[in-house]
Amino acid sequence: MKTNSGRIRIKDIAEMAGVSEGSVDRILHNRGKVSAKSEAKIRAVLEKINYQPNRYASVLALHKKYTIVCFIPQTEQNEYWTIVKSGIDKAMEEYQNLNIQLQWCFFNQFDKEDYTSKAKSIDIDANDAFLIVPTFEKEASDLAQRIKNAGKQFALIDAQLEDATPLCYYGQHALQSGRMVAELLLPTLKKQGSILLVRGSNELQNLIQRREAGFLDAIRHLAPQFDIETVNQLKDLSPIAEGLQQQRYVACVVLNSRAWQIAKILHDNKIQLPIIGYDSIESNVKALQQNQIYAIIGQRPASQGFRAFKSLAEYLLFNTLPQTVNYVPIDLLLRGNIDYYSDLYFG
Amino acid sequence: MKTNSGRIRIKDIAEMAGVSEGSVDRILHNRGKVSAKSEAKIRAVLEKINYQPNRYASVLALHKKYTIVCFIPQTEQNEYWTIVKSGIDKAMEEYQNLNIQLQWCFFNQFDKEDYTSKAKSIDIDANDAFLIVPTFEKEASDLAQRIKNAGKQFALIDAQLEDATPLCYYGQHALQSGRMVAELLLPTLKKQGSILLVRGSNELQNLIQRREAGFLDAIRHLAPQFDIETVNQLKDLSPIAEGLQQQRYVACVVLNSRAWQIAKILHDNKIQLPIIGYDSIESNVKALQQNQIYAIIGQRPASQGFRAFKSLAEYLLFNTLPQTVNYVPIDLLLRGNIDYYSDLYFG
DNA sequence: AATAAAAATGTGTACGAACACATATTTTTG
DNA sequence: CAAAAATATGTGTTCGTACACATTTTTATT
Repeated sequence: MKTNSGRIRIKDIAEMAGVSEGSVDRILHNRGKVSAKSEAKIRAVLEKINYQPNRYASVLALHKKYTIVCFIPQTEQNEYWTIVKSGIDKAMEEYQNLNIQLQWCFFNQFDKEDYTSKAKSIDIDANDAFLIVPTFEKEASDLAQRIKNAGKQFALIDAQLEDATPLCYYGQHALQSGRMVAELLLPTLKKQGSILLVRGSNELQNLIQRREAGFLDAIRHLAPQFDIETVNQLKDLSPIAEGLQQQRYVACVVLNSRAWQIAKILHDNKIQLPIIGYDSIESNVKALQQNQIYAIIGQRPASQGFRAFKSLAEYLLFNTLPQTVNYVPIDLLLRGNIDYYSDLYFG
Repeated sequence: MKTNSGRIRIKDIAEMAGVSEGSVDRILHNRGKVSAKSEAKIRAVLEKINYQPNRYASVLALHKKYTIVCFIPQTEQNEYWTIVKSGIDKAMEEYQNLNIQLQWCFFNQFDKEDYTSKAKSIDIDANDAFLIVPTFEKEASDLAQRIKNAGKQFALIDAQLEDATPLCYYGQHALQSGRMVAELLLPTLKKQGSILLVRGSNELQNLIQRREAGFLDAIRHLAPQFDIETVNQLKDLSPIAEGLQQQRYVACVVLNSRAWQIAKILHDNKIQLPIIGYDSIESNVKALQQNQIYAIIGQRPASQGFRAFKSLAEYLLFNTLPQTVNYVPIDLLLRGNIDYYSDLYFG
């Protein structure tokens, strides 16, 4: 009877319940038009057998097409968001055969106006689900609200969003990653001095703020004797000339993904300073390999994109609900393990 | 014509080449019985269209059943191999619907005789592919040879095997991981002394040897001033009593997954010593959280099992060839990132 | 050249789920 | 209580691939 290695099919359920396949199908999909009596019989069977539909057959028979819009920062080659994008592309590959379509919408991550207008241009009704990077909080909330009002779902990556109710979120625990930076840095510091903290320009972003909060918190608790000197930008040495002259810096922490730039400036001026930065983008990796950066914190960008997209696709196709909050690991990259690191581990 | 969002089906290829679906199918599967003329026409079409079969339809129509034997160490709850096993189980889930079956074969990792006899008991002909942990080199080679002689494929995880030609290998670069331990340890050492190196009992294993070689190599180059004292076993303090009395130890490195045991012994005797060990098994994680271990090197055991199994399944179902050598990342786990670590990131 | 044998080619069915549509049963209504 | 309407139920087709089998064409043999 059961042809497929003992797996139970709709046909089998129908037989067990003494009804037709159609009725079982209607119950499974809540499509109504089943008498209370039949429903009871079917549900009784379902309760004891734990039916797992054959997803292959399911996908094949499903004619409906879904479009997922991915709203992420536009990106140059080898930058952070390129990696996120590659993760989404990779996930898309798995669904290329059927039913899922991908629609990109890119915004300028340094331009709030652009974010707003691009967000507005997204046609909620014409699409089915949304993968969103909430770079600008207020504007992202508006978008989230519009999606919810249309009764549709969205996934968040990179940063969370207050009061929003996404289908799922994938990102790093930014506060803890900041603490981690401190934990990693402290054992390497042999003498007293100041730690130079670079926020990067134009960073009002939540994520960066939380990293900073975590770092400051950890230093305050673990090694309050260190001073922290914060700069927002570091295109040349002028903002830190005085500190350099006094030789008071013992380390440098860069909270965005452009540690390689800081490393270059310092290196070009023959200043030795352990630097810790974020994100294993190519330039950072190179700087790490060349010993211009001491450590990188990784946050699995490809994995974030991959998993968020996949969650949306699975939701659309099979109504599967993912875990809501998903923190990615805080990866620690030093010279010794950078060559074998990859966050493209999708099996 | 092309119903499925523009994707090209066998039917379309047949039409383009002016032959029947059956002939296209025979070419795609190298099943012969196609004239040279037809073959040429079909291949011409295939060359320019990059045909990607619909895997869902493919799997659904495939009636052949395959069995994959997984030959791994037997394991207690929460030990290392339990995690590997969970990765394999996870991969199996994806194929549960169709065609792939999983057959376990467990061996005692501390008993070569057992490995030999269990390996012999595997019926090569009755199964289709094999996932193998080559704990004992010579014996594993024999098994690999038997499999190859039968014209079948196997995947290796954990350690590589000289002269064997597996379909794929997943594991850590053990030598480099040993170097990594040194790189991680050195900045934390404030004073001179000896480093205690624990091999663990009964470890003739290749993997452990390579870790040790990497570690020694790195120390020799980076900090030759440190002495290394090696012990094979450490059930109590007696083997290191003298060193302790002289307070010459500055750190402890444990090359197997039982760092938590060493940590416990030292902690129970109120000896403070930074310990670095391998593998994020529960006991080690706990010891790390309780500050009894300084760092853990992770090697993504679940990912190894998952990916190796999946590679075999994909090979059997679709003839897909995976990359042959796959090094997993060398994960660095400290107190600050252990809570967010997971190697079960399968999307 | 006729026939047998071999090779090539085309067709039909199955896989399991989804869903449209035809048929059967119950309920409502005059 | 019959006819109409509403609801319930069952059946058949579809998705794209795999593969068995029937049919046609080519090649070999006498």
